[in-house]
Amino acid sequence: MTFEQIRTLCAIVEEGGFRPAAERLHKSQSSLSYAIRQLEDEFKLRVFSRESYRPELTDAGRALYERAKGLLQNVAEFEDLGRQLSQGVEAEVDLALSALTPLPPLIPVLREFAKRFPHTRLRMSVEIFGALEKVRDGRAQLAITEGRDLDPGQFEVEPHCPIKLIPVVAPSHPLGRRQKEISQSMLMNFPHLILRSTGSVDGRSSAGIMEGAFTWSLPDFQTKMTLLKAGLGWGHMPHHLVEKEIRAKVLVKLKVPEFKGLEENQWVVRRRGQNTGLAQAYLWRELTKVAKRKI
Amino acid sequence: MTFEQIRTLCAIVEEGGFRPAAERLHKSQSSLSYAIRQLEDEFKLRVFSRESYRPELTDAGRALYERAKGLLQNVAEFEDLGRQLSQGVEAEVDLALSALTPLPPLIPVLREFAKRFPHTRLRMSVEIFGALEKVRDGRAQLAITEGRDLDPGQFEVEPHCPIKLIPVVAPSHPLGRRQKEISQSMLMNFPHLILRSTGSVDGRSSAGIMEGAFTWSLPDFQTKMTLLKAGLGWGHMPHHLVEKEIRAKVLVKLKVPEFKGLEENQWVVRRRGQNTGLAQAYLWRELTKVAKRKI
DNA sequence: TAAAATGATCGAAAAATTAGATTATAATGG
DNA sequence: CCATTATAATCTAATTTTTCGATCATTTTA
Repeated sequence: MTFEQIRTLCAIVEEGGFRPAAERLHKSQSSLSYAIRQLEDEFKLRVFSRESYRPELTDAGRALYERAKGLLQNVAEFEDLGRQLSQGVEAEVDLALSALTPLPPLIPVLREFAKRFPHTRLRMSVEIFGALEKVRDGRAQLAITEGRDLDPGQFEVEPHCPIKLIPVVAPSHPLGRRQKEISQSMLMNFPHLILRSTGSVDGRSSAGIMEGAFTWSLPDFQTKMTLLKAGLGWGHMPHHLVEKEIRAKVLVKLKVPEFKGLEENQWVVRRRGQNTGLAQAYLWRELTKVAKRKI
Repeated sequence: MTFEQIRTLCAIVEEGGFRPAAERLHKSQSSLSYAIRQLEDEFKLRVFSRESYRPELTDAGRALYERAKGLLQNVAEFEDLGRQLSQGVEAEVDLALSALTPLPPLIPVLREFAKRFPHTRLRMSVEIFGALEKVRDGRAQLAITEGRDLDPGQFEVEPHCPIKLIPVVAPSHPLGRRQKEISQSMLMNFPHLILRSTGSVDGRSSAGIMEGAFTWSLPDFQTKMTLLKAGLGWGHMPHHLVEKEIRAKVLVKLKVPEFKGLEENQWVVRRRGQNTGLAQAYLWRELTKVAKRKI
């Protein structure tokens, strides 16, 4: 059984005859006749009834045709995939995000990406100080991440929206009840909640936040938020994740002069000197656009 | 692009090399080499990396392979369908049931049928005095239906379980409160709920139940049951559909001597002189067995 | 280091598909 | 009703595609 036979079957059914189908397939009528005969001989059944002038599907033929349509669809998808790949669309793209990165602005980009590159699997990961490393050693092609002093020879970098970092604590916490300014040394008396890095570099040096006497290191902001709300310690949170909580007074800002206006810059990053596929190139272009819109 | 190329790709990936794949496909190694080259030339991409001794899938190759597997699966199903049809398994079978027919005993048969004939669409319909007619003029191949005086020259008939018909009414209905025997003429003073025939012959003559002064004709037993429960009239119901209701005293039997022991015989029926497909033959065999088990 | 194994390549042979001409039959239009 | 047109099957010859076996350059294995 060959693909041509299937294609022929469908063409004849849809065009209503051998001759118009032959035209559609740019073949001779006798070729189609031959193809159908092959199909019929192989399964030893009639696909078209030859009694009437026009060919009509037999019951068996109708059943085969219904399945054939789906098969053709699959073949078309396979060929589309082949074309995409040959044009330089990757089979998969890895995008590493920082845990700080706000997701909502990315959603329309991702939606459009899925539409344009239906054959490209987008693999996303959320990293804590580890995204850059993934790009460096090729485990991801693109990243959105905080970071300073990125080697411009190694990475290509575009600015993304900066993230305000806000020191917060539960109102029930001793620090939460304080009206006056708080010194850094005072903070050291209370558990400091920080995220555990997913890369090999940890985050203690990030943005000048010093590690205090005792810290708890947590796997993600979800967990951190829970413990903060429960009043188990203090820590920095990205502005967009605690807006609601601060308004609802579930969390309160810490008045620490040194932390005033603390911001973490973010960057869209890719490695230099990589041969860039079309999907990756598109995603890079759109991600950098998002940054410009948001700033 | 041909199915052979797809089959070749999958064989090579799964066997881990051209030579063992050639063995599996009963072809020469150079044939496979040729097939893969064709595939690569068509899409202008490499499917296998030729750097190392063993062929390894490229990224593109891996993506194609994943889709190819599904495609092959569909091809296998198509061929299976072809084989089934050529062996005389029908693409579809129509089974007409009477509204009286209890469904639960049929379920295991239907389940097994679906397993044995996955390519045969079973089209079931529930008819009210219309099932036999469907078989007669070819709109169904099989039926389970009540009926007497079936022409044995026209139909092949096997007995199915007889259905007890029970005259019932709601306890709130005037007839429901009566302790003494009820005469047929008394019944005529109250609305008689009957089913509207789906065939051209209506059911008034069935089983000797006379049509009274005024009747309401209803589309199905579901509806009839609702109106009976609501006390809008009286009517016959198959025993298996009202057991629960009678036990719960939601409905009560009418004590009408003429209706005592009223039973409707049922038959599994097919038309004589039809060339019988395998699926239909199987279903006939199993349905007649069910009847014997239940009687 | 020798032997075995692998996949690419080439040329010849085999198999398949294709086109074109012809024919029988059915539909169509006056 | 008849001539015309259209349709699909069939046959033959040409063409294209596929297959095979042998050989080669590499790589692995023992």
